[in-house]
Amino acid sequence: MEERSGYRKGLWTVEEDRILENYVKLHGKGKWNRLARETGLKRCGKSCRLRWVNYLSPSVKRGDFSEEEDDLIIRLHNLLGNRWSLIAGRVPGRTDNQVKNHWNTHLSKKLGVKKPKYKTVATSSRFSRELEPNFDTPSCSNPKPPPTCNEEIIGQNVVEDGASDENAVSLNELQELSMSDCFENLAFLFSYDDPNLYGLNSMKSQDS
DNA sequence: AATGAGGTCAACCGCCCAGTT
DNA sequence: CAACTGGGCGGTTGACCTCAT
Repeated sequence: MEERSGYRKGLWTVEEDRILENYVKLHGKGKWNRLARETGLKRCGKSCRLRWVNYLSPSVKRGDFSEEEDDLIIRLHNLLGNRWSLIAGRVPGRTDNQVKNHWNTHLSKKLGVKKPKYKTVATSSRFSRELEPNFDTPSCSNPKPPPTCNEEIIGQNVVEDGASDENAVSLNELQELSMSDCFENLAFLFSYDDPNLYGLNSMKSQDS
């Protein structure tokens, strides 16, 4: 289980978890490569970060996804496409990896989503970083609309030439979307204070 | 009881970007 | 300015589990 690089791979042991946890308690998150060096943990920094973020962090919620979470993820996925970190950011206690796995194993089947023939708009992580600051304040103190919203309409899936996918929008449709459409789609994302699971219920009523 | 198929999910990989030197 | 480093992202893999036969 040890690579030529000297790093271990595969599942984490209880002892490794303990070392990682202790280090984070003492020094805080970040500096993952330093963590690996200083603790003698035979894991690369990335692996340490992933383990913490997806498993050890106390903010991570374990267990089955609730109906509300499913519903929220489905709606967010409609708007954002496969931007799992953004979606996860709106689902309290869930990580991008959890959301991604849950989508791929449960929700995509539930919805009958085929393996996509589409590509997402603005798949780069750059987009996430541009958008993120506008999303992550629960009090919505910074409701500045994202840049280039039309172009990147929330990452909705775009049908490639000739492909058909009922969950996707065509490029033409995409180009016709106005800024106000964008904001409307995004509006619920700013309703973080909403006790009804971040605007989920209000969205439901809009739909019906 | 054995085993093969399918499902699940933790972890890895490759890429990208931002910050630092 | 280029090179390097650290961190984050989405896609993919593979070990493990469950269930049907």
